Amino acid sequence: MAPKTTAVWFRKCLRLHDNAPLVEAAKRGGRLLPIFVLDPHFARPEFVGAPRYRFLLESLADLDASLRKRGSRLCVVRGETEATLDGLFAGACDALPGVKVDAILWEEELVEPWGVARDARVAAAAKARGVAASAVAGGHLLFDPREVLGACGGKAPTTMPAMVKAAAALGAVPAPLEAPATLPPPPDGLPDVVGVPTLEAMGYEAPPAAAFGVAGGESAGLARLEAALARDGGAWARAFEKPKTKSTKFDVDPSTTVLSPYLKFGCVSARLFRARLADVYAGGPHAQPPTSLLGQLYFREMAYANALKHGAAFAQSPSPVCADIPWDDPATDAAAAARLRAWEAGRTGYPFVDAAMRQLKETGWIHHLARHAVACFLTRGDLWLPWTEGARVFDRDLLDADWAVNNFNWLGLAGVASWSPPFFRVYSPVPNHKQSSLNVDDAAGAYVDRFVPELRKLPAKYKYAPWTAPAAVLAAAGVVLGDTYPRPLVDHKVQSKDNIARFKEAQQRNRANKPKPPPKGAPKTKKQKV
DNA sequence: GGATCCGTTGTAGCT
DNA sequence: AAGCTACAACGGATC
Repeated sequence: MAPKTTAVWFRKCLRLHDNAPLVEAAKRGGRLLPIFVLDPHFARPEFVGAPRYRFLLESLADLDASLRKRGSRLCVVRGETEATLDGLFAGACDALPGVKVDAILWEEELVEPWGVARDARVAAAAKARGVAASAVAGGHLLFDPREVLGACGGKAPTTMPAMVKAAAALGAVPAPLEAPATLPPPPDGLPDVVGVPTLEAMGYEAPPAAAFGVAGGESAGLARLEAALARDGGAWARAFEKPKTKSTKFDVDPSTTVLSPYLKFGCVSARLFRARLADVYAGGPHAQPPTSLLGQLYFREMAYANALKHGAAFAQSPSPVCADIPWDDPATDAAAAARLRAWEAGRTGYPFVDAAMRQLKETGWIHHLARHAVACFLTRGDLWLPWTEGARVFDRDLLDADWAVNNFNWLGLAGVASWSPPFFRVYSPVPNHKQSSLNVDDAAGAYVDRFVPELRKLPAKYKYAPWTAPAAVLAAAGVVLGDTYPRPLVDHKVQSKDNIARFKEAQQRNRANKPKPPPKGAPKTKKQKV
Protein backbone atom coordinates (compact mmCIF):
# COMPACT_ATOMS: atom_id res chain seq x y z
CA MET A 1 0.00 0.00 0.00
CA ALA A 2 1.37 3.37 -1.03
CA PRO A 3 1.89 5.89 1.79
CA LYS A 4 -0.76 8.59 2.06
CA THR A 5 0.03 11.96 0.54
CA THR A 6 -0.92 15.09 2.45
CA ALA A 7 -0.81 18.44 0.69
CA VAL A 8 -0.12 21.65 2.58
CA TRP A 9 -1.60 24.43 0.50
CA PHE A 10 0.32 27.68 1.10
CA ARG A 11 -1.42 31.02 0.49
CA LYS A 12 -0.41 33.52 3.15
CA CYS A 13 1.75 32.09 5.97
CA LEU A 14 4.80 31.70 3.67
CA ARG A 15 7.03 30.35 6.45
CA LEU A 16 8.08 27.26 8.35
CA HIS A 17 7.87 28.74 11.85
CA ASP A 18 4.47 29.07 13.52
CA ASN A 19 2.81 27.14 10.72
CA ALA A 20 0.13 24.88 12.19
CA PRO A 21 -0.81 23.09 8.95
CA LEU A 22 2.84 22.18 8.34
CA VAL A 23 3.31 20.94 11.92
CA GLU A 24 0.18 18.82 11.56
CA ALA A 25 1.38 17.38 8.24
CA ALA A 26 4.78 16.57 9.74
CA LYS A 27 3.03 14.72 12.54
CA ARG A 28 0.99 12.68 10.08
CA GLY A 29 4.01 11.43 8.16
CA GLY A 30 3.51 9.62 4.85
CA ARG A 31 4.27 11.88 1.91
CA LEU A 32 4.11 15.67 2.00
CA LEU A 33 3.27 17.88 -0.96
CA PRO A 34 3.82 21.57 -0.08
CA ILE A 35 2.12 23.49 -2.86
CA PHE A 36 1.58 27.08 -3.91
CA VAL A 37 -0.75 27.77 -6.82
CA LEU A 38 0.29 30.79 -8.88
CA ASP A 39 -3.06 31.71 -10.34
CA PRO A 40 -2.50 33.69 -13.56
CA HIS A 41 -5.73 35.51 -12.80
CA PHE A 42 -3.83 37.52 -10.19
CA ALA A 43 -0.58 37.89 -12.09
CA ARG A 44 -1.85 41.01 -13.80
CA PRO A 45 -0.38 44.46 -13.40
CA GLU A 46 -3.83 45.96 -12.80
CA PHE A 47 -4.31 43.67 -9.77
CA VAL A 48 -0.81 43.18 -8.41
CA GLY A 49 2.04 45.59 -9.07
CA ALA A 50 5.48 44.35 -10.04
CA PRO A 51 7.18 45.10 -6.69
CA ARG A 52 4.65 43.01 -4.78
CA TYR A 53 4.71 40.18 -7.30
CA ARG A 54 8.47 40.12 -7.03
CA PHE A 55 8.23 40.02 -3.24
CA LEU A 56 5.87 37.04 -3.55
CA LEU A 57 8.19 35.14 -5.87
CA GLU A 58 11.16 35.84 -3.60
CA SER A 59 9.14 34.57 -0.66
CA LEU A 60 8.31 31.36 -2.52
CA ALA A 61 11.95 30.80 -3.46
CA ASP A 62 12.99 31.23 0.17
CA LEU A 63 10.24 28.89 1.33
CA ASP A 64 11.40 26.28 -1.18
CA ALA A 65 15.01 26.58 0.00
CA SER A 66 13.98 26.15 3.64
CA LEU A 67 11.77 23.16 2.84
CA ARG A 68 14.64 21.52 0.94
CA LYS A 69 16.86 21.78 4.02
CA ARG A 70 14.30 19.59 5.77
CA GLY A 71 13.91 16.96 3.10
CA SER A 72 10.95 18.53 1.35
CA ARG A 73 10.40 21.06 -1.42
CA LEU A 74 7.80 23.55 -2.64
CA CYS A 75 5.77 22.81 -5.75
CA VAL A 76 4.85 26.07 -7.43
CA VAL A 77 2.14 25.31 -9.96
CA ARG A 78 1.00 27.88 -12.48
CA GLY A 79 -2.68 27.38 -13.10
CA GLU A 80 -6.23 28.18 -12.11
CA THR A 81 -6.49 27.44 -8.39
CA GLU A 82 -9.58 25.27 -8.21
CA ALA A 83 -8.81 23.29 -11.36
CA THR A 84 -5.25 22.62 -10.16
CA LEU A 85 -6.32 21.42 -6.73
CA ASP A 86 -9.23 19.39 -8.05
CA GLY A 87 -6.78 17.74 -10.45
CA LEU A 88 -4.60 16.78 -7.50
CA PHE A 89 -7.61 15.40 -5.63
CA ALA A 90 -8.39 13.23 -8.68
CA GLY A 91 -4.78 12.26 -9.37
CA ALA A 92 -5.06 14.01 -12.71
CA CYS A 93 -3.23 17.34 -12.38
CA ASP A 94 -1.51 18.22 -15.66
CA ALA A 95 1.40 19.95 -13.93
CA LEU A 96 2.02 17.07 -11.50
CA PRO A 97 1.23 13.88 -13.44
CA GLY A 98 0.88 10.81 -11.30
CA VAL A 99 0.46 12.73 -8.05
CA LYS A 100 -2.71 12.03 -6.07
CA VAL A 101 -3.44 13.84 -2.85
CA ASP A 102 -5.29 12.01 -0.07
CA ALA A 103 -5.61 14.91 2.35
CA ILE A 104 -5.08 18.66 2.24
CA LEU A 105 -4.40 21.22 4.97
CA TRP A 106 -4.38 24.99 4.80
CA GLU A 107 -4.43 27.97 7.10
CA GLU A 108 -8.02 29.07 7.50
CA GLU A 109 -9.12 32.28 5.76
CA LEU A 110 -11.87 33.95 7.75
CA VAL A 111 -12.07 37.46 6.41
CA GLU A 112 -11.23 38.18 2.76
CA PRO A 113 -14.52 37.52 0.93
CA TRP A 114 -13.10 36.05 -2.28
CA GLY A 115 -10.71 33.87 -0.28
CA VAL A 116 -13.49 32.55 1.93
CA ALA A 117 -15.57 31.71 -1.16
CA ARG A 118 -12.60 30.09 -2.91
CA ASP A 119 -11.82 27.95 0.11
CA ALA A 120 -15.42 26.82 0.34
CA ARG A 121 -15.30 25.70 -3.29
CA VAL A 122 -12.01 23.86 -2.78
CA ALA A 123 -13.38 22.18 0.33
CA ALA A 124 -16.46 21.09 -1.61
CA ALA A 125 -14.31 19.73 -4.43
CA ALA A 126 -12.20 17.79 -1.93
CA LYS A 127 -15.28 16.33 -0.32
CA ALA A 128 -16.66 15.27 -3.69
CA ARG A 129 -13.41 13.42 -4.42
CA GLY A 130 -13.24 11.83 -0.98
CA VAL A 131 -10.19 13.90 0.05
CA ALA A 132 -9.97 15.01 3.67
CA ALA A 133 -9.65 18.80 3.72
CA SER A 134 -8.87 20.71 6.93
CA ALA A 135 -8.70 24.47 7.37
CA VAL A 136 -6.44 25.02 10.38
CA ALA A 137 -7.35 28.08 12.43
CA GLY A 138 -5.49 31.20 12.99
CA GLY A 139 -1.84 31.73 12.01
CA HIS A 140 -2.17 35.17 10.46
CA LEU A 141 -3.16 37.13 13.57
CA LEU A 142 -2.54 37.32 17.30
CA PHE A 143 -6.16 36.49 18.12
CA ASP A 144 -8.98 34.71 16.33
CA PRO A 145 -11.04 37.66 15.06
CA ARG A 146 -14.24 35.80 15.97
CA GLU A 147 -13.06 35.76 19.57
CA VAL A 148 -12.22 39.47 19.40
CA LEU A 149 -15.82 40.14 18.37
CA GLY A 150 -16.98 37.89 21.20
CA ALA A 151 -14.87 39.75 23.73
CA CYS A 152 -16.47 43.02 22.57
CA GLY A 153 -20.03 41.79 22.93
CA GLY A 154 -20.39 41.00 19.24
CA LYS A 155 -19.14 44.39 18.10
CA ALA A 156 -15.79 45.06 16.48
CA PRO A 157 -13.38 47.27 18.44
CA THR A 158 -13.01 50.66 16.76
CA THR A 159 -10.76 52.31 19.34
CA MET A 160 -7.47 51.19 20.81
CA PRO A 161 -8.71 51.14 24.41
CA ALA A 162 -11.46 48.76 23.27
CA MET A 163 -8.87 46.58 21.53
CA VAL A 164 -6.56 46.56 24.55
CA LYS A 165 -9.50 45.55 26.71
CA ALA A 166 -10.44 42.76 24.32
CA ALA A 167 -6.83 41.54 24.30
CA ALA A 168 -6.80 41.48 28.10
CA ALA A 169 -10.08 39.56 28.17
CA LEU A 170 -8.77 36.99 25.70
CA GLY A 171 -5.67 36.39 27.78
CA ALA A 172 -2.38 34.93 26.68
CA VAL A 173 -1.59 34.78 22.98
CA PRO A 174 -0.55 31.23 22.02
CA ALA A 175 3.21 30.87 21.74
CA PRO A 176 4.45 30.62 18.14
CA LEU A 177 5.07 27.07 16.95
CA GLU A 178 8.60 25.91 16.20
CA ALA A 179 9.46 25.06 12.62
CA PRO A 180 9.46 21.27 12.14
CA ALA A 181 13.03 19.94 12.23
CA THR A 182 12.36 17.41 9.49
CA LEU A 183 9.52 16.93 7.07
CA PRO A 184 8.05 13.88 5.29
CA PRO A 185 9.47 13.27 1.82
CA PRO A 186 7.66 14.39 -1.31
CA PRO A 187 5.52 11.96 -3.32
CA ASP A 188 7.36 9.64 -5.71
CA GLY A 189 7.79 10.81 -9.25
CA LEU A 190 7.38 14.51 -8.51
CA PRO A 191 8.66 16.34 -11.59
CA ASP A 192 11.65 18.51 -10.85
CA VAL A 193 10.62 21.31 -13.17
CA VAL A 194 7.88 22.72 -10.98
CA GLY A 195 9.69 25.66 -9.43
CA VAL A 196 9.42 29.39 -8.86
CA PRO A 197 9.09 31.25 -12.17
CA THR A 198 10.80 34.54 -12.92
CA LEU A 199 8.92 37.85 -12.89
CA GLU A 200 9.44 38.04 -16.62
CA ALA A 201 7.93 34.59 -17.13
CA MET A 202 4.82 35.84 -15.35
CA GLY A 203 4.58 38.76 -17.76
CA TYR A 204 6.12 41.46 -15.59
CA GLU A 205 8.93 43.86 -16.22
CA ALA A 206 11.25 43.87 -13.23
CA PRO A 207 10.82 47.11 -11.27
CA PRO A 208 13.96 49.13 -10.67
CA ALA A 209 14.08 49.44 -6.89
CA ALA A 210 13.04 47.60 -3.79
CA ALA A 211 12.07 49.61 -0.73
CA PHE A 212 15.06 49.70 1.64
CA GLY A 213 16.41 46.66 -0.15
CA VAL A 214 13.66 44.46 1.28
CA ALA A 215 13.54 41.02 -0.27
CA GLY A 216 10.67 38.63 0.18
CA GLY A 217 10.89 35.56 2.36
CA GLU A 218 10.93 34.19 5.86
CA SER A 219 14.74 34.34 6.16
CA ALA A 220 14.91 38.03 5.28
CA GLY A 221 11.87 38.77 7.43
CA LEU A 222 13.27 37.09 10.52
CA ALA A 223 16.58 38.86 10.01
CA ARG A 224 14.79 42.21 9.74
CA LEU A 225 12.76 41.48 12.85
CA GLU A 226 15.82 40.59 14.89
CA ALA A 227 17.75 43.59 13.59
CA ALA A 228 14.92 45.93 14.62
CA LEU A 229 14.67 44.41 18.08
CA ALA A 230 18.44 44.45 18.57
CA ARG A 231 18.76 48.14 17.64
CA ASP A 232 20.37 50.05 20.51
CA GLY A 233 20.15 46.94 22.64
CA GLY A 234 16.34 46.94 22.43
CA ALA A 235 16.01 50.58 23.47
CA TRP A 236 14.84 51.59 19.99
CA ALA A 237 11.98 49.07 19.99
CA ARG A 238 10.97 49.99 23.53
CA ALA A 239 10.90 53.70 22.70
CA PHE A 240 9.17 53.27 19.33
CA GLU A 241 6.24 55.65 18.92
CA LYS A 242 4.67 55.66 15.50
CA PRO A 243 3.66 59.34 15.27
CA LYS A 244 7.27 60.35 15.88
CA THR A 245 8.66 58.43 12.92
CA LYS A 246 9.67 60.33 9.79
CA SER A 247 7.69 60.19 6.58
CA THR A 248 10.42 61.28 4.19
CA LYS A 249 13.15 58.75 5.03
CA PHE A 250 13.44 56.65 1.92
CA ASP A 251 16.90 55.16 1.67
CA VAL A 252 18.99 52.84 3.81
CA ASP A 253 17.67 53.79 7.19
CA PRO A 254 13.88 53.81 7.52
CA SER A 255 12.40 55.22 10.72
CA THR A 256 10.00 52.28 11.06
CA THR A 257 10.60 48.51 10.96
CA VAL A 258 9.27 47.93 7.39
CA LEU A 259 8.07 44.53 8.59
CA SER A 260 4.55 45.04 7.20
CA PRO A 261 5.22 43.20 3.89
CA TYR A 262 6.47 40.21 5.84
CA LEU A 263 3.38 40.23 8.05
CA LYS A 264 1.11 40.52 5.03
CA PHE A 265 2.55 37.46 3.32
CA GLY A 266 3.07 35.68 6.63
CA CYS A 267 6.84 35.45 6.17
CA VAL A 268 6.96 36.55 9.81
CA SER A 269 4.26 35.41 12.20
CA ALA A 270 2.52 38.12 14.21
CA ARG A 271 2.72 35.83 17.23
CA LEU A 272 6.46 35.47 16.86
CA PHE A 273 6.78 39.24 16.51
CA ARG A 274 4.71 39.71 19.66
CA ALA A 275 6.66 37.09 21.61
CA ARG A 276 10.06 38.53 20.66
CA LEU A 277 8.79 42.02 21.39
CA ALA A 278 7.72 40.84 24.84
CA ASP A 279 11.29 39.66 25.43
CA VAL A 280 12.60 43.11 24.53
CA TYR A 281 9.91 44.93 26.52
CA ALA A 282 11.01 42.92 29.57
CA GLY A 283 14.32 44.80 29.37
CA GLY A 284 12.90 48.13 30.54
CA PRO A 285 10.11 50.70 30.37
CA HIS A 286 8.46 50.87 26.97
CA ALA A 287 5.84 52.72 24.97
CA GLN A 288 2.20 51.61 25.08
CA PRO A 289 -0.54 51.14 22.46
CA PRO A 290 -1.65 52.84 20.35
CA THR A 291 1.72 54.33 19.45
CA SER A 292 4.02 51.45 20.47
CA LEU A 293 5.15 48.57 18.27
CA LEU A 294 2.64 46.29 20.01
CA GLY A 295 0.02 48.92 19.21
CA GLN A 296 0.82 48.50 15.50
CA LEU A 297 0.06 44.78 15.78
CA TYR A 298 -3.15 45.59 17.65
CA PHE A 299 -4.33 47.91 14.86
CA ARG A 300 -4.02 44.97 12.53
CA GLU A 301 -6.22 42.90 14.83
CA MET A 302 -8.78 45.73 14.91
CA ALA A 303 -8.81 45.91 11.12
CA TYR A 304 -9.47 42.18 10.86
CA ALA A 305 -12.21 42.21 13.49
CA ASN A 306 -13.98 45.05 11.66
CA ALA A 307 -13.51 43.38 8.28
CA LEU A 308 -14.92 40.12 9.64
CA LYS A 309 -17.89 41.96 11.10
CA HIS A 310 -18.80 43.73 7.86
CA GLY A 311 -17.71 41.27 5.18
CA ALA A 312 -17.66 42.39 1.56
CA ALA A 313 -19.34 45.69 2.53
CA PHE A 314 -16.08 46.66 4.24
CA ALA A 315 -14.69 47.60 0.82
CA GLN A 316 -17.78 49.51 -0.32
CA SER A 317 -18.98 53.08 -0.15
CA PRO A 318 -21.41 53.78 1.34
CA SER A 319 -21.95 50.94 3.81
CA PRO A 320 -22.97 50.40 7.43
CA VAL A 321 -19.46 51.59 8.41
CA CYS A 322 -19.01 54.14 5.63
CA ALA A 323 -20.80 57.50 5.52
CA ASP A 324 -22.53 58.41 2.28
CA ILE A 325 -20.50 61.26 0.79
CA PRO A 326 -21.27 62.52 -2.73
CA TRP A 327 -17.74 62.09 -4.07
CA ASP A 328 -17.14 63.00 -7.69
CA ASP A 329 -17.36 59.85 -9.78
CA PRO A 330 -14.38 59.24 -12.08
CA ALA A 331 -16.47 56.72 -14.05
CA THR A 332 -18.87 59.39 -15.29
CA ASP A 333 -17.03 62.66 -14.73
CA ALA A 334 -14.08 63.32 -17.06
CA ALA A 335 -12.56 66.00 -14.83
CA ALA A 336 -12.69 63.65 -11.84
CA ALA A 337 -11.09 60.90 -13.91
CA ALA A 338 -8.29 63.28 -14.87
CA ARG A 339 -7.68 64.19 -11.22
CA LEU A 340 -7.55 60.51 -10.31
CA ARG A 341 -5.00 59.82 -13.07
CA ALA A 342 -2.86 62.75 -11.91
CA TRP A 343 -2.90 61.51 -8.28
CA GLU A 344 -2.08 57.96 -9.28
CA ALA A 345 0.77 59.02 -11.56
CA GLY A 346 2.29 61.44 -9.05
CA ARG A 347 1.50 64.50 -11.15
CA THR A 348 -0.64 66.64 -8.85
CA GLY A 349 1.79 69.55 -8.77
CA TYR A 350 2.34 69.06 -5.01
CA PRO A 351 5.83 67.55 -4.73
CA PHE A 352 5.21 65.83 -1.38
CA VAL A 353 2.14 64.03 -2.73
CA ASP A 354 3.85 63.28 -6.03
CA ALA A 355 7.03 61.95 -4.43
CA ALA A 356 4.99 59.60 -2.25
CA MET A 357 2.85 58.32 -5.13
CA ARG A 358 5.91 57.71 -7.30
CA GLN A 359 7.72 56.03 -4.40
CA LEU A 360 4.69 53.77 -4.01
CA LYS A 361 4.67 52.83 -7.66
CA GLU A 362 8.40 52.31 -7.90
CA THR A 363 9.24 50.64 -4.59
CA GLY A 364 5.94 49.30 -3.26
CA TRP A 365 6.22 51.07 0.06
CA ILE A 366 5.58 54.50 1.56
CA HIS A 367 5.66 55.64 5.15
CA HIS A 368 2.49 55.55 7.18
CA LEU A 369 2.21 59.34 7.40
CA ALA A 370 2.77 59.73 3.65
CA ARG A 371 -0.18 57.34 3.24
CA HIS A 372 -2.18 59.70 5.43
CA ALA A 373 -1.18 62.68 3.32
CA VAL A 374 -1.99 61.17 -0.08
CA ALA A 375 -5.22 59.57 1.16
CA CYS A 376 -6.50 62.81 2.66
CA PHE A 377 -5.48 64.68 -0.49
CA LEU A 378 -7.37 62.24 -2.77
CA THR A 379 -10.57 62.31 -0.74
CA ARG A 380 -11.90 64.87 1.72
CA GLY A 381 -8.89 67.17 1.62
CA ASP A 382 -8.48 68.20 -1.99
CA LEU A 383 -9.54 66.04 -4.93
CA TRP A 384 -12.97 64.92 -3.63
CA LEU A 385 -12.64 61.45 -5.15
CA PRO A 386 -13.97 58.18 -3.67
CA TRP A 387 -11.63 56.46 -1.21
CA THR A 388 -12.39 53.12 -2.91
CA GLU A 389 -10.29 54.31 -5.88
CA GLY A 390 -7.38 55.05 -3.59
CA ALA A 391 -7.81 51.70 -1.86
CA ARG A 392 -7.66 50.00 -5.27
CA VAL A 393 -4.34 51.69 -6.07
CA PHE A 394 -2.84 50.86 -2.66
CA ASP A 395 -4.08 47.28 -2.92
CA ARG A 396 -2.30 46.92 -6.23
CA ASP A 397 0.96 48.68 -5.45
CA LEU A 398 1.78 48.25 -1.76
CA LEU A 399 4.03 45.34 -0.81
CA ASP A 400 2.03 45.08 2.39
CA ALA A 401 -1.41 45.40 0.76
CA ASP A 402 -3.78 43.49 2.99
CA TRP A 403 -7.51 43.65 2.30
CA ALA A 404 -8.70 44.16 5.87
CA VAL A 405 -5.95 46.58 6.91
CA ASN A 406 -6.08 48.57 3.68
CA ASN A 407 -9.82 49.15 3.82
CA PHE A 408 -9.72 49.86 7.56
CA ASN A 409 -7.13 52.58 6.98
CA TRP A 410 -8.87 54.13 3.98
CA LEU A 411 -12.19 54.24 5.81
CA GLY A 412 -10.44 56.07 8.61
CA LEU A 413 -8.45 58.49 6.49
CA ALA A 414 -11.31 59.40 4.15
CA GLY A 415 -13.24 60.61 7.19
CA VAL A 416 -16.21 58.30 6.60
CA ALA A 417 -15.86 55.83 9.50
CA SER A 418 -16.47 56.17 13.20
CA TRP A 419 -12.72 55.79 13.75
CA SER A 420 -11.91 58.71 11.45
CA PRO A 421 -10.39 61.90 12.82
CA PRO A 422 -12.70 64.97 12.85
CA PHE A 423 -13.35 65.86 9.23
CA PHE A 424 -11.91 69.36 9.48
CA ARG A 425 -8.47 67.99 10.35
CA VAL A 426 -7.00 68.11 6.88
CA TYR A 427 -3.36 67.53 6.12
CA SER A 428 -1.56 70.19 4.16
CA PRO A 429 0.09 68.89 0.99
CA VAL A 430 2.82 71.47 1.59
CA PRO A 431 4.02 70.20 4.94
CA ASN A 432 5.73 72.56 7.29
CA HIS A 433 9.06 70.99 8.24
CA LYS A 434 8.94 72.33 11.76
CA GLN A 435 5.41 71.67 12.96
CA SER A 436 3.60 69.41 10.52
CA SER A 437 2.35 66.21 12.09
CA LEU A 438 3.40 64.53 8.86
CA ASN A 439 6.96 64.68 10.22
CA VAL A 440 8.50 65.81 7.00
CA ASP A 441 12.09 66.11 8.08
CA ASP A 442 13.64 67.10 4.81
CA ALA A 443 14.76 70.71 4.71
CA ALA A 444 17.22 69.79 1.95
CA GLY A 445 14.48 68.29 -0.22
CA ALA A 446 16.24 64.94 -0.67
CA TYR A 447 12.94 63.03 -0.79
CA VAL A 448 11.67 65.19 -3.65
CA ASP A 449 15.01 64.93 -5.44
CA ARG A 450 14.86 61.15 -5.30
CA PHE A 451 11.32 60.66 -6.60
CA VAL A 452 10.56 63.91 -8.47
CA PRO A 453 13.92 64.39 -10.20
CA GLU A 454 12.64 67.12 -12.52
CA LEU A 455 12.78 69.47 -9.50
CA ARG A 456 16.32 68.50 -8.54
CA LYS A 457 17.92 71.80 -9.50
CA LEU A 458 15.37 73.87 -7.61
CA PRO A 459 16.69 75.50 -4.40
CA ALA A 460 15.63 73.60 -1.27
CA LYS A 461 13.35 76.36 0.01
CA TYR A 462 11.05 75.94 -3.01
CA LYS A 463 11.31 72.16 -3.27
CA TYR A 464 7.90 71.39 -1.74
CA ALA A 465 6.16 74.39 -3.34
CA PRO A 466 7.72 75.12 -6.72
CA TRP A 467 4.96 77.54 -7.78
CA THR A 468 6.18 79.97 -5.11
CA ALA A 469 9.60 80.26 -6.73
CA PRO A 470 10.39 83.45 -8.70
CA ALA A 471 10.36 83.03 -12.48
CA ALA A 472 14.12 83.50 -12.72
CA VAL A 473 14.74 80.76 -10.14
CA LEU A 474 12.45 78.36 -11.99
CA ALA A 475 14.18 79.16 -15.27
CA ALA A 476 17.62 78.62 -13.78
CA ALA A 477 16.45 75.23 -12.44
CA GLY A 478 15.07 74.23 -15.82
CA VAL A 479 11.54 73.99 -14.41
CA VAL A 480 8.65 75.05 -16.61
CA LEU A 481 5.47 74.79 -14.57
CA GLY A 482 2.70 73.23 -16.57
CA ASP A 483 5.29 71.57 -18.80
CA THR A 484 8.26 69.89 -17.08
CA TYR A 485 6.29 69.71 -13.83
CA PRO A 486 2.55 70.35 -13.27
CA ARG A 487 1.07 73.40 -11.67
CA PRO A 488 -0.92 72.54 -8.52
CA LEU A 489 -3.98 70.54 -9.59
CA VAL A 490 -6.11 72.44 -7.07
CA ASP A 491 -5.51 75.42 -4.81
CA HIS A 492 -5.30 73.63 -1.47
CA LYS A 493 -6.24 76.63 0.66
CA VAL A 494 -9.43 77.26 -1.26
CA GLN A 495 -10.31 73.68 -2.11
CA SER A 496 -9.84 72.17 1.33
CA LYS A 497 -12.01 74.84 2.92
CA ASP A 498 -14.67 74.16 0.34
CA ASN A 499 -14.43 70.42 0.88
CA ILE A 500 -14.69 70.70 4.65
CA ALA A 501 -17.95 72.56 4.16
CA ARG A 502 -19.21 69.98 1.66
CA PHE A 503 -18.27 67.16 4.00
CA LYS A 504 -20.05 68.76 6.91
CA GLU A 505 -23.15 69.27 4.80
CA ALA A 506 -23.16 65.64 3.66
CA GLN A 507 -22.77 64.39 7.23
CA GLN A 508 -25.64 66.59 8.41
CA ARG A 509 -27.78 65.20 5.60
CA ASN A 510 -26.80 61.67 6.58
CA ARG A 511 -27.79 62.31 10.17
CA ALA A 512 -31.10 63.83 9.15
CA ASN A 513 -31.86 60.91 6.84
CA LYS A 514 -30.87 58.25 9.33
CA PRO A 515 -34.05 56.19 9.54
CA LYS A 516 -33.33 53.72 12.33
CA PRO A 517 -32.69 55.04 15.83
CA PRO A 518 -35.06 57.64 17.27
CA PRO A 519 -32.53 59.57 19.37
CA LYS A 520 -34.45 62.82 19.13
CA GLY A 521 -37.93 61.35 18.79
CA ALA A 522 -37.59 58.82 21.60
CA PRO A 523 -37.39 61.16 24.56
CA LYS A 524 -40.39 63.09 23.25
CA THR A 525 -42.59 60.05 22.77
CA LYS A 526 -41.49 58.76 26.14
CA LYS A 527 -42.37 62.00 27.79
CA GLN A 528 -45.69 61.95 26.04
CA LYS A 529 -46.33 58.41 27.22
CA VAL A 530 -45.39 59.29 30.76
C1' DG B 1 -30.47 56.75 30.13
C1' DG B 2 -28.47 61.32 29.64
C1' DA B 3 -24.22 63.67 30.30
C1' DT B 4 -19.64 63.47 29.80
C1' DC B 5 -15.36 61.92 28.15
C1' DC B 6 -12.29 60.41 24.78
C1' DG B 7 -10.28 59.25 20.40
C1' DT B 8 -2.48 57.20 17.85
C1' DT B 9 -0.69 61.40 15.03
C1' DG B 10 -4.01 69.04 11.91
C1' DT B 11 -3.02 73.67 10.34
C1' DA B 12 -2.66 78.63 10.09
C1' DG B 13 -2.02 82.63 12.20
C1' DC B 14 -1.31 85.09 15.93
C1' DT B 15 1.33 86.73 20.09
C1' DA C 1 9.78 80.99 19.98
C1' DA C 2 6.51 78.07 22.18
C1' DG C 3 1.94 78.18 22.93
C1' DC C 4 -2.53 79.74 22.16
C1' DT C 5 -6.93 79.89 19.40
C1' DA C 6 -10.02 79.30 15.51
C1' DC C 7 -11.65 76.13 12.50
C1' DA C 8 -16.50 73.66 13.81
C1' DA C 9 -18.42 70.70 17.10
C1' DC C 10 -18.27 63.69 15.46
C1' DG C 11 -19.91 59.40 17.68
C1' DG C 12 -18.89 55.48 20.57
C1' DA C 13 -17.93 54.22 25.22
C1' DT C 14 -18.58 54.93 29.80
C1' DC C 15 -20.60 55.90 34.07
